[in-house]
Amino acid sequence: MRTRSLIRKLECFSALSQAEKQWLEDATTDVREFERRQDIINEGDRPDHVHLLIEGWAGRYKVLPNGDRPIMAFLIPGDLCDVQVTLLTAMDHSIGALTRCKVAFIHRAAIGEIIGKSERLSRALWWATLVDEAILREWLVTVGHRPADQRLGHLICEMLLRAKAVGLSDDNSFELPLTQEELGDTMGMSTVHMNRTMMELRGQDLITSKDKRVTVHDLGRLMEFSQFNPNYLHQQGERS
Amino acid sequence: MRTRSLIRKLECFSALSQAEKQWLEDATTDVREFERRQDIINEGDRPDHVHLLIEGWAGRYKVLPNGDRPIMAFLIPGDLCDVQVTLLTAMDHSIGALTRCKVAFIHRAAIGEIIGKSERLSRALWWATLVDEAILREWLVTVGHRPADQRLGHLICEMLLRAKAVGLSDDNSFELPLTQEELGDTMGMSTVHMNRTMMELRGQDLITSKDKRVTVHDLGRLMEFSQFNPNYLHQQGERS
DNA sequence: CGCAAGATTGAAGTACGTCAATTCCAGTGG
DNA sequence: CCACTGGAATTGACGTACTTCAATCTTGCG
Repeated sequence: MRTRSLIRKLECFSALSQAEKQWLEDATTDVREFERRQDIINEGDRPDHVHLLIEGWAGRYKVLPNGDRPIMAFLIPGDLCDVQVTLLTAMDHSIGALTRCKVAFIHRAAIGEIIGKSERLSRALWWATLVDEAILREWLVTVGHRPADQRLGHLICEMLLRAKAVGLSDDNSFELPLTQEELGDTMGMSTVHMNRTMMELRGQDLITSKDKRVTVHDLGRLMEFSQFNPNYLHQQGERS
Repeated sequence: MRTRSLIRKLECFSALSQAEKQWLEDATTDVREFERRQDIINEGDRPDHVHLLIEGWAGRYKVLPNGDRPIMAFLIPGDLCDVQVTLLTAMDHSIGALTRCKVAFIHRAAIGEIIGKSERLSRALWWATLVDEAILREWLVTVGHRPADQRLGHLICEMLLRAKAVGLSDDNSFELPLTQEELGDTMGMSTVHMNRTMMELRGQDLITSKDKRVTVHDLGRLMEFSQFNPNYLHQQGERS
């Protein structure tokens, strides 16, 4: 079931019919694997299909003249990578695999077909892109206005909830398969400082992390510590 | 002509027919004024119309527990404020007038009608939201990974191009009707440092600013200085 | 003229970055 | 089974780009 995560996520918004689920599944024919650090799409590309992440983590990133590689978004199973290219001239950033990934390719035409067939699916897919945008706004706030410890705590809260939404969290723990360098590139801080911040959260007994798995001891406390308000994830279903 | 700016912007993407322009114009019946600092929409609201900015500047913002008011986006004439609420349960942020503003209200149903009538308009409107998202990504990069002087320079480059796209720029100058405090809230820096940074750009002879009007002496040089690459604004028309 | 908002300046503190080791650890080959 | 390796995590010392606080100056405006 290649679209299990996607469907699970979309159903946070609105229940889907059996037929609608099947249409999604049928659209994902071609599946490919990517190695860690391999690019899924590059800045400047104009792919004629959309990528659906099935397994693993990927990230949107740009490369700056000084060599920095800021990461602007994390993509986890169930996330569509590039609906935007359907309309934009070319990718303005790259998407790279942060772990070994399994990715389904959906042809542009197939997306168009689905949208034509189901108003509800169309709305659900658009909802997902709006949530991505809301996440981006929250990251902008975080990077610009919160101290390092809250930045990391906030990110952990968000990824725990997002992982939970697609069935990838084990109660209060989830896999965060990233290096501290990648986390630093994401939150706009140096690797060294990310390390010290991580150790501080552990020292405050807010989290445990071992073998790329993070356990949140008390989500309420971490949320409070990080000033995390989950409203921007819009996980409470469709507007009635 | 209430939709002049919007149409001008959309036509960066794709030419519109006379009928399509008229549909847009007809959809904007109700027009209201907002004072500087007045809120246009608040976090938690569920408006049943979309706001189109006709005159003035507005900003998306959140309020943090410590009183900070990070600004996450600037809205200028031609920008739609909240297409997202069409689908999301409630606003996850507020939109406030940064200057006295003129705002047209478009009922949700009218947007739906237009989208139904014209595939091209529907694509153009979606394109505009994708560009907004691309801007958000670039801001995230800027705030997280560029030093203060480049941050400000980058913002000025962007706003010059955006103003130009809707006919609000006079060659190499445009109106930037914001206080240094607001600019600081936007770029994640203190008012004092924003002031010093502004003076540095002036000292380097990159810009002049007087009476809220910024003049860019040599756009190429400022772009280079700020590592500004305009590709993310996607102003080169539709994918062929 | 007088006021208040905004811009500017100075001095002092700090959260962060940089550089350079060192330690840890999973994987690999012998 | 163990030594070897390279990537990642951790640590220490030091530098700096920024913040904060508190004036002061400027300017539009009633």
